[in-house]
Amino acid sequence: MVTITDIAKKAKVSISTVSYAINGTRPISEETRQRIFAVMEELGYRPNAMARGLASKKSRVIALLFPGVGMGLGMTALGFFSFTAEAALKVGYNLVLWPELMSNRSLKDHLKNGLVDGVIVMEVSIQDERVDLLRKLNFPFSMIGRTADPRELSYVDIDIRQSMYDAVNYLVELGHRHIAFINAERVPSLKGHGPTVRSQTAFAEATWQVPGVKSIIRSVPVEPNAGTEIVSALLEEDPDLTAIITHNDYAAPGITQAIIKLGYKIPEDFSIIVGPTSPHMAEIVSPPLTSLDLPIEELSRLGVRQLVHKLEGQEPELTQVLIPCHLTIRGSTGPCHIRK
Amino acid sequence: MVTITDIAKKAKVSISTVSYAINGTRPISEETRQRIFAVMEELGYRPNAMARGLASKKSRVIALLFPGVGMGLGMTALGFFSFTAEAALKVGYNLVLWPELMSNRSLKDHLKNGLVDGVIVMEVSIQDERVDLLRKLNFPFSMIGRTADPRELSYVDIDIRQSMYDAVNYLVELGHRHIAFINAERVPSLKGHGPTVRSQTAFAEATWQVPGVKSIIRSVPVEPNAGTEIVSALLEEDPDLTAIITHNDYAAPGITQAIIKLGYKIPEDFSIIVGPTSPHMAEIVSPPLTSLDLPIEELSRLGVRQLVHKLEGQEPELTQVLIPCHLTIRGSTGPCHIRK
DNA sequence: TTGTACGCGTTATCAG
DNA sequence: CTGATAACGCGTACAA
Repeated sequence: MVTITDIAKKAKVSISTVSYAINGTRPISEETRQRIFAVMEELGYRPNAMARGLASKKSRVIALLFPGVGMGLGMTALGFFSFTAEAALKVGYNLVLWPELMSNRSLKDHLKNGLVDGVIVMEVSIQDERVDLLRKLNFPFSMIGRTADPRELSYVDIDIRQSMYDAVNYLVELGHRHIAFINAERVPSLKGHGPTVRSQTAFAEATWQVPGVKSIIRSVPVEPNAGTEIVSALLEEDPDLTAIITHNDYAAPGITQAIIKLGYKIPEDFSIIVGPTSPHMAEIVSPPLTSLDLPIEELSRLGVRQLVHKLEGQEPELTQVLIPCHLTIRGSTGPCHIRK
Repeated sequence: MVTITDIAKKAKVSISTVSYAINGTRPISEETRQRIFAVMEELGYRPNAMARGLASKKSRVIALLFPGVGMGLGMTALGFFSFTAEAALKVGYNLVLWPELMSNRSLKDHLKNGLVDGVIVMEVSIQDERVDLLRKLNFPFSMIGRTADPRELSYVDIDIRQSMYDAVNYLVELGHRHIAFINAERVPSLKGHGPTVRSQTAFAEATWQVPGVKSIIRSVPVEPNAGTEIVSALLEEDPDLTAIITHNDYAAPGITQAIIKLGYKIPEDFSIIVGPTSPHMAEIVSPPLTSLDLPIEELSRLGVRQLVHKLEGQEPELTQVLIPCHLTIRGSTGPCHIRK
């Protein structure tokens, strides 16, 4: 292994000069700078991350905290992982993955061992233990999502309220007056999951605003088959139903199929919107579903940016960002035709 | 921050004794051991990862190397990320994500800075630059997948040959004799992608083995719509086609839909198998698709195990594991009925 | 069974 | 503009 000492010797300068040259922490004469970098290049020198971390008390590693898989995360999570890692690397940080299998105790241990400088919390719940712990420890973190009352916390999240309003409004403009919302029935560990709770509230508010709109709200498990039965049930309750918004990606194809099997045509007799979600699912279904698209890349990038700012920024700043989802019109929505 | 020195003082022993107690590297009297651990518990002490890494030259961090998103990785990648991270944590390692955005130069830098002890390579290509680099640097790594000639390399991979044989054989037993294979048309950066190349070869071999079987092989882009046109094209070429195996997850739903739209019934007139893939996609389609399921969790676990063994094991061992995919029968396959 | 002391490769302070 | 050198927190010979 080639160390900073090797560079110093070969460049005929002191260790500290090399260090300062690398970090640009203090002025170096152009001449010696050149010489130093030439030697570094020649010997293929790379500053040792551990030594740096120990001396500077900064590891330049951040962690992504997310619920274990198999609880209906789906494609969205994939995007978050990948984009967050890329965004982090671009600003000089490595991203480690911390699935929630970690007990609270284990999380605490990992937080205190100094491997990571800060964490990004994904899939934040209305009441979130992880957030409570991070605050208690005064550990740097940012959230993709937000808790119930994030007054003094920074976060980036989707503007679910605006998004739901957009979706409902779009349907209303198409003439729909009987609209159902099918939510995801979360496993216990995701109880209080922000988007799940807020999307429902937002839907309710959005429909209340419009006079003459009748709305129904239901939840079904995050499973492919979950959609099939709910449709008949909904139609029994309100035979005049003409539109469905579902926040349950996995159930969406089943819902679509169920509607078709009952003899309805999409979008002539029935309109469907899925979201917020990643477009993957929506594009695959037939017909392709109109969807509220999660701005995954942007959320990831901002989440990283916020955390890094907290780690490096001079003055702490409170940034609370809400990004609306884009409503992508596909083949599953159309003007409302009253059925006889 | 509470350091090992604090523990030593409060427990009235030397630093080294504490260190040895923690690592179990040498016998400690039960009495002092108890005392030390009590103090550690009391002060909430956690050994500093950076200091440990520097002193021991082992970071207990491993990296997962994968192609950037948006190149048709899909749900499978999500599983790999999550399961690999979990498996790593269980054996005391942190997993960092290294998307391929890293240039070869950048990868080299990251390898040499000592942050990670070893890497797991995902989505291995027949000729893989990353593998070449790792070998050249003599850097510890394991592969999920394998190169063309991995003679002296350890790996875990799916037994695609067996899997394809299973799928073809199953169709043949159902009476099918005209079978098409629709592969994924990879983006340049995934040229030579192991599973893509091997699945096709395996399909060809499997069909050649059976007398009287006519096979067609095609590739379409990894897109939802890619499936729609290929079906008519295939039927034009061979009107007696009754079965399709596709290794293109994203195209599978479209293929299914196209067949149905042409007036065929599934599985009465047509059988479809998708895979190797994660079951998610297969379950969502209507009808649910019979699929070859990737043993994602097992591959992840074994990948981690192999790497960790290489990092900690006494004698190096060459383990080459091939795991067959499970053929899950769903509603998209059935006995062949000759169409008139 | 325990203690001493050196080294790991950097950063950063204090002097020039 | 540049050099010494003391930390950083822990692992591990070497001694006792």
